Amino acid sequence: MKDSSTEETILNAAITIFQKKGMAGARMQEIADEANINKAMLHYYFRNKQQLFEAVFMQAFQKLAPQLNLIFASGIGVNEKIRQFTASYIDFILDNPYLPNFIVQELNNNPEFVLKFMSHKGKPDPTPFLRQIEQEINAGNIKKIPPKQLLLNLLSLTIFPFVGEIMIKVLMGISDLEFKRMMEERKTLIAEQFINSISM
Amino acid sequence: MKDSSTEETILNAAITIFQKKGMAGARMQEIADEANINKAMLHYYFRNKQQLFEAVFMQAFQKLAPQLNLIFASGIGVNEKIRQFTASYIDFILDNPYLPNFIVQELNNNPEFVLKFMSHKGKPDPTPFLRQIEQEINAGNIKKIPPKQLLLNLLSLTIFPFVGEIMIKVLMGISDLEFKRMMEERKTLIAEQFINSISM
DNA sequence: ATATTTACTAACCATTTAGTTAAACCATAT
DNA sequence: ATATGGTTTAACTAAATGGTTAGTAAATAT
Repeated sequence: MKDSSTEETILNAAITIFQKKGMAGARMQEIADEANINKAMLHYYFRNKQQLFEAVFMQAFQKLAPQLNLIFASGIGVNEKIRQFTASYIDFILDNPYLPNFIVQELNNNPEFVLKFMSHKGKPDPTPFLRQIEQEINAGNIKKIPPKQLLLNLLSLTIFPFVGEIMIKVLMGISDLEFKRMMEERKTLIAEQFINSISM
Repeated sequence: MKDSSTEETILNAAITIFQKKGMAGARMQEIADEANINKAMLHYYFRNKQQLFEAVFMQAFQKLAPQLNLIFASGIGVNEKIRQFTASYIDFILDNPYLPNFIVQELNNNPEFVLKFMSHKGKPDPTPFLRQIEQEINAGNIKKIPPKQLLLNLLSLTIFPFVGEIMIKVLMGISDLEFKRMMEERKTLIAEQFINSISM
């Protein structure tokens, strides 16, 4: 409680509450309670709710961006890249289970803010990856699929299970533990199947 | 204003606002304004915000459920089923673009309510489909993949693009129109690729 | 005709909530 | 010890918001 700075304590509490309730659903008092501090401290360190939220969102986004660049950056072969990306992304989300949901949710509720925010901060650029796919297609190494569709498939297979976690658990009638087991299984399963589906 | 019943007018307004803002972000006054009625009418027809929300959520869910049963119900071959499901699901969402987001979001913010709700109303049951997959695997018609993973892949490829629409558009730098074109393209593309990836 | 129910409105109430203020606390420098 | 300045608290305010109420007009039943 005193080992970390108050500002950090607040930020962590805000992350917890914002991720669970979203910007609109989160209460400043609840964040203060979570941080075991007085509500006025929130305003002392982060002028208002919006700024506190932006700090949380920025941190979340900046944590996620490098993860995406892992697949966008070039230099390594497509197959190996897919293997690395899926495994490391799933690992990353298992450690930060709130991130995809939080970002998708606020992206939908607050597109204007997020877009402005995105143009300030650098957003990951998929063009190198798309170009790489195109080259592999032309070289006859992988099947002829629109590169953007291929990327979308890859993102879908990796990200959706976490965004829809609750829906999936309810629908399939599986426990928390079973879900985690499936995600572990996916770390290798997705890549192999995906590679297999695009190989000639 | 009088062509449709007031209750229906309210419900439609509530759908519009709740889908855009979510339960927490929606204001009763805003819903009343959208419906061009007095705020008290909302309470007259639907006792309180929670009940109005539940009516909206139930309607949304009951619209989506039959769509899922399209793939869960048995009787037709796996490949044809996949083709039918992906195409009709994408068509369905293009007509109801708010649905997946709304459901996923509220599922995350309100799990207790949704779970209670789900057990009351019948949720789609995937077991027939899972069993069908198992049989096809045993018969040597499709590759050996855990059936639940296969189902999860299928749902991911169809649903995620809509849940993450804004993120995808921003990330890939594509317009509304281009996004819609890609979704049209996906109606056949997903199925063929998916079938190809599981065929022996 | 009269009573009763239904649909509706304007004004109001109670509570919640973001944000403010003024005073206290506490470490460090003088 | 005392002043200084950053940090923290309790108490407060103003606005927003969900919900209520008293009353009205029109439709429906008696």
